[in-house]
Amino acid sequence: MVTMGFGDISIPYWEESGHMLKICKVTGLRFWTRDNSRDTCGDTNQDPYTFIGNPIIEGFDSRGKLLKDEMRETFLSFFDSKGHTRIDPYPVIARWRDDIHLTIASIADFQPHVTSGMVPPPANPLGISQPCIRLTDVAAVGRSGRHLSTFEMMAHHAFNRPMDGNVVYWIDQCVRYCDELLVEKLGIESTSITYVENPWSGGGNAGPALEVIVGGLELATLVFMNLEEDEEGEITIKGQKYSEMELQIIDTGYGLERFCWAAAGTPTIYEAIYPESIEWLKTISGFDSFLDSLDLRVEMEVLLSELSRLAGILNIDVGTDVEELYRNLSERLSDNGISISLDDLKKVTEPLSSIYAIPDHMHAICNMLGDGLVPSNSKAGYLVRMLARRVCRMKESLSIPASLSELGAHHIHTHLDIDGFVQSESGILKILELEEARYHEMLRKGRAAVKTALKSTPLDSRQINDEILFRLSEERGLNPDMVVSIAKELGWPNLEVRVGFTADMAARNALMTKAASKIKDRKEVFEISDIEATHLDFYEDTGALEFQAKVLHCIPLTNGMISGLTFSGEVESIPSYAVVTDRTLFYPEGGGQLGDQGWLLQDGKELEVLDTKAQDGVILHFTEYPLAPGKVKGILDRDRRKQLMDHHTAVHIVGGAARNILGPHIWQAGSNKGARYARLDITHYSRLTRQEIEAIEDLANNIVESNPKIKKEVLERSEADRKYGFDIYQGGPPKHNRIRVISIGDFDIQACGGTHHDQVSSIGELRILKSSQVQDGVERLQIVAGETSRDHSRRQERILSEASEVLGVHSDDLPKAVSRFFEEWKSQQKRIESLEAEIVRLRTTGGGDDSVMVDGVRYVIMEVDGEMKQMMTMLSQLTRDAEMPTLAILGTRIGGGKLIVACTEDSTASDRHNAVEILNAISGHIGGGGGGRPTMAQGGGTNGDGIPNALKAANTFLGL
RNA sequence: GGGCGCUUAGCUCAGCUUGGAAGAGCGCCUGGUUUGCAACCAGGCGGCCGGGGGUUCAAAUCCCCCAGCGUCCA
Repeated sequence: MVTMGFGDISIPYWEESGHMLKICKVTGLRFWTRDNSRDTCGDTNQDPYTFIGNPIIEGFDSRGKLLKDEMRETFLSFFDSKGHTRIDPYPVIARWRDDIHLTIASIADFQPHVTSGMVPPPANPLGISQPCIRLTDVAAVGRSGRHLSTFEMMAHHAFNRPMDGNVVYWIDQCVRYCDELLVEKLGIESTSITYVENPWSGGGNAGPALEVIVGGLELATLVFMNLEEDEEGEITIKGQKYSEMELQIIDTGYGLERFCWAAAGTPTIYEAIYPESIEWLKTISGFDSFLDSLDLRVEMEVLLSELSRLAGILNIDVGTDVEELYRNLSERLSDNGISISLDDLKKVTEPLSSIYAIPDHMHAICNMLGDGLVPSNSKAGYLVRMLARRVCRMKESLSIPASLSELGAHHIHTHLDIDGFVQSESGILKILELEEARYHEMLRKGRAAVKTALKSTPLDSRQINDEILFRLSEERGLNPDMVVSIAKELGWPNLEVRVGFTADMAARNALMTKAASKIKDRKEVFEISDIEATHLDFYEDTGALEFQAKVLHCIPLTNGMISGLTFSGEVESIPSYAVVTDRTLFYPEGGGQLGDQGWLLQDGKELEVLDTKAQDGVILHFTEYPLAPGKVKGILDRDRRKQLMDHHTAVHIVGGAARNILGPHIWQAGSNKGARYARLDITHYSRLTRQEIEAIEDLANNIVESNPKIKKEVLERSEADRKYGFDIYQGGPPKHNRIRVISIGDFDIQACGGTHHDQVSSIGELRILKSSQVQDGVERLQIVAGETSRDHSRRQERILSEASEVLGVHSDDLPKAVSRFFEEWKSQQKRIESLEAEIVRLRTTGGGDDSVMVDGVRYVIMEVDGEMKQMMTMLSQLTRDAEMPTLAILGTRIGGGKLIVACTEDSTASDRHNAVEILNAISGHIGGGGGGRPTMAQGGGTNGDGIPNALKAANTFLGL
């Protein structure tokens, strides 16, 4: 264990306030306390909760939302009074980051742009209460009594630059604030507080930290972030090298819900913050009458309090074996004088843990959906779906007679301020309805899958093969418990989930994730660290088409470079050189807009620019031939540029129109703007109807007609955030401190680096050609605008008129005519088949040349005129009649020659002959082979004209 | 972002491991039997086996590509 920093940091407050340094006898950690007799740090398995039934924070009588509101206000106003600026919370969906989906801590609001020093903080110092969602311990929610998937992290942050002499406050002052809040403001007994030194690291940063523990509960963590990951750093923590940061950050986290719990003293944290929901769920699930029916001789309140104390200090991790936990709990309960059978304990805690977990999950779900998130099968959308499905399962096991959306409505009315949400209440409830329907659909399909998967499992089995369980879980979304309960209904009454299986599955997932993470690691294609950034002229005048510049470099492309670059389908041929100039009008591929094309002129030579890309501010013009250093003239492909701008501006307009028509959850999930067409991916919870697409198209065209001004401004990151919020980052997390914002009237405002018209009307018109689904919850709109829009209409008309000419009908009648022709074609196929069968019947039943009777077996050897499929039909006619034992040998010259030999099954014909032997004896004549079963063999070859000889050979072979 | 699975009759799904005649249940049609039910019996109609390529004498089945849908992990 590496100790960090604290030994040599002077904190005068410890001495002033009478704290003493001790070493915890359980964990070995250093901690500070005012209690002379204390020998544990407060957060060990020897420190049970002391506040249950005996609140350690006084003066808070309320519960639930009101308690949270009061506690939050107490905290924030305390830090107001200490000179901190109060900041509004950020969304729970961390769209400004590309490394995490959810806001997991208050400091996440400021990573990476503020913590890296690139962007100044919105205020300094600041106070905030940030709603957070963490799903790593979701399995423990409801069981441990203290775990939550969603919570508010109250925090005071300060950002110091000691090298510039700019220090707001550091460790000593931070501890003073914290201690004053706890002791003076909240009335916590000063001797019950311990400050444990426990260095923190995560997300590329590290620093000394203090855990603030009261009554066995960690209420807050004070992190003093002063290190960052650095290969050449001198400080090593857990094998990772760190060096001192320029920016040193006070990163604190006070768990709002834990403060509420400590003030309420309820058996579990859930009863402190969601009491109304818990009561309601107990009522509608019939939990209380169920308890009475158990006839336990234990006071429920006592049992719960004791359970919470014990479960709180038992370690519950993902994949923990639940059986093992129960045995442990039961033993420890009896040690504490509570006797309850393992079976009864389970019967009580299983439903109860669900009753506790549901409000927590609903809180997270409503917050996520409220932020405009759309459920999906990947990324953040998957996380909300997973939570929704957990609630559905728990709801089912409790037999709660309420829909997911009713639970949502109850939760919103009881625990949330809908005004703070982007999404409307009806929008959230609609999504919840759809999610529950999807869940039931999955279950329905799952039943069939379980039945098939268990086909070879004996009905009296006690266990299911591990591989079957893994696969059902991964492919069908059925966890082992669900599989077992479905299997029991289907007739496998003795099945159980193998003890330890859940842990094995978690381990297997971890292994797969580890293997997958090794693969990624992309490198930059060009080594250009010593090349100066190109001066960008294209923003100044988007209409400019020609420029003078100097060629600085001409880099020959290696095969490695070319495979590292991906060129769009609009690049005509593979380039051989990358030309770098001092300035350019060529817009590089970026933000979904494809690169410009055009020409570079030098000494009378004209070079085509095939594509333009950028790396680290250096613009690379891709050409087939080299250029010499020196003067060069650049000319843009005017039509292409105009088309790219038409498409890019159109994408913004369609995005705004879609949001207007479909709702606030519409978010850009990706886009692509080329010269031929543009694509816009939007988040939406169901497939788009033709009507919806047309409504969006109409609105978008109305916007084009109304011709609003397009405003282009460049703002500091913090100013852009303040002025327009996070909705402007439709194209992804911002990467620079200076943000270019494009506003199309009030219809659409977003951060964008692309080239746009000054006037919307320059587009002319736009069309949404079609929508397709990219992944669940994401719809892709294909858009054409300006010239391509007209091109597209013309092309459609040409296809239509050509097709209707072929059929000789008017284009309006085309669908009807096509379907009539298709129907007729099908029925004629049928007719041909039955006629051919009829021909065979006529040729063989009359006792003519084609069939011979020998000893009660009919022999039919003939060449027919038809495909393999038709021969099969004839064969059925001949050999399917058990009354007429037949050996049939049919041949056709079509397709290089085919032969079929078959005899009536279970008849004298099949007793006497082996089809495979006969086939092998004659297939040589058509130059091929074949095989099959003794009663049916088929083969073919390349010499169709050998059929007569083959059939003759068959006659000879059979001695006919 | 990384996996995995599915797509077969109007509907729900078998068949694919190991290539050789396209299957079941429900529904529909015809006839019978009953007429008191979501009744019973016999027969029948209904398939570009998601699309495209490949291997093979032969592909629903094996291989590759694409599409749609689903699901797990991050």
